[in-house]
Amino acid sequence: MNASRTARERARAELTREIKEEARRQLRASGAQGLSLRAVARELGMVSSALYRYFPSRDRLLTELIIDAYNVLGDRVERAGAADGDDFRARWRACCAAVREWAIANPHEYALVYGSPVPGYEAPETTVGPASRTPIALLAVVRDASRAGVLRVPDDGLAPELDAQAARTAGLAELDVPEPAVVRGVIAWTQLFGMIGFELFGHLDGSMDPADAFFAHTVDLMADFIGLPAGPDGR
Amino acid sequence: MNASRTARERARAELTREIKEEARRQLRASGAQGLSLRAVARELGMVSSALYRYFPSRDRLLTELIIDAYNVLGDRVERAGAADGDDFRARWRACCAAVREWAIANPHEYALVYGSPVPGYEAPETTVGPASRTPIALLAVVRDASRAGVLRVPDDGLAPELDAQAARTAGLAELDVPEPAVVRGVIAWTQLFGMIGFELFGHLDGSMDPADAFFAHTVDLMADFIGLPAGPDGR
DNA sequence: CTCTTGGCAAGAGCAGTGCTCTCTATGTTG
DNA sequence: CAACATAGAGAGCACTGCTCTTGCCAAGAG
Repeated sequence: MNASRTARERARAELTREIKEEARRQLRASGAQGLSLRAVARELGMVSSALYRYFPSRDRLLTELIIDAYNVLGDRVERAGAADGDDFRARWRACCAAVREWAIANPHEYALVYGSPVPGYEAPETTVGPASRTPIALLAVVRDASRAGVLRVPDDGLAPELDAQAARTAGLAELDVPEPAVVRGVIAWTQLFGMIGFELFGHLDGSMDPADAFFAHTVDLMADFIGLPAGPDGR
Repeated sequence: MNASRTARERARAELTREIKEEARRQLRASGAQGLSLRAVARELGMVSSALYRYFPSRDRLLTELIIDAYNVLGDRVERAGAADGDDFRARWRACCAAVREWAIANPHEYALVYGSPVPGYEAPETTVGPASRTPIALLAVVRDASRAGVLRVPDDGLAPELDAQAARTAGLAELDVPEPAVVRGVIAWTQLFGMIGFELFGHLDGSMDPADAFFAHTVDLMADFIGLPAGPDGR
């Protein structure tokens, strides 16, 4: 990448970045619903129609923010999962905690990517890569435990269709892991996001709220569920 | 209830009902975002300002729809859980299937109640009753299995804080069930909705999609997880 | 060093939104 | 019947996403 493009191109790149920054600010402040192109333009001292030189529609701007959110979360979870090389339970805990911490710190961005899809908005192909980074990072813990020979593989019988889907999923994540373990990993993945979504959207109010203890306990039970061994401290 | 109120009152009740019906129709067609007071009014042959005689704001209309959705789902799950008196696993399966079927049949209503909350919208107290019917119906299966003495109670150690929360939750649902079983029930609840939400919002595309086999398998594993006995057919 | 091209911002405008206010017609009640 | 409460209509406000036209100005071509 040569940074010495023409003045026009540099200005364009700069402004594109600034628009996204301001949009993210508004998103964080008031959610996807509250993201207004006119308000973004106003804040940047330009007129709304000028924004359309940079983003063809509000949905495309949102798509950019969605991709960024997926990537930020993916980054965090990947980094969390990379530490503690052979303590697989600690890695699992760290990944789950990374997801929750990001979600709590950025509830509107969480809602944007994992909440209800925006009206008539169809996620383009470009989001699936960034979106799969997090589940892949979670399943990587299972894979590494399996490779290390310490994964307690469940003997669940799978229907042929489900077995095929598990094999396909394993292929995506380059998992050399028995299908039943893959399925349990996916279940734990849905559990994790179900729990975090419920916490964030208030469905746990009155029962498991605040959810810290519940979360920690559940993460460990899910580690058992997918067959991860206890950590070196025996827990 | 005397049905012979004044003509005005009957007309008012009638119109209130029609407004909600039309609103629900638009909600189903195009989601909460696409619900427009003006469009509802137009469809009913009245002017938008007239709607404000019946609902003080769009949010209040949405609240009504939310409560209705919770109640419809609660109804279905309660009825599903009432059948098959002593086959607790079958009851569990029926409850879970009821949730999923309703969700798939009414994705926009599902998104309205379990997806991202609408911007700045704060769920009023009146929603919590209807909202808790579904989790209570799910936990009732656990309770009945426990009362019948067939619940395999887990020996999970709970942190004091979590134990207290579990006891409080049990109180809400009038559950005479050991705290660890309550916690596992709540976990299964979050798993169920996490899985259904992921299926509905497309996060399972490319892995466990179509999700029928995955769903059935997961529901059974979760039944194991909460300690329900196998059904009379041994599975 | 001109001249043409093309990217760019601005402004006006369209069709729509939630919501408020005023005014008039009509049903209800003392 | 008269007094009152209520329902609907209409105009209007401040906003939205988006389109189209106009004019400016930098960049490359001859």
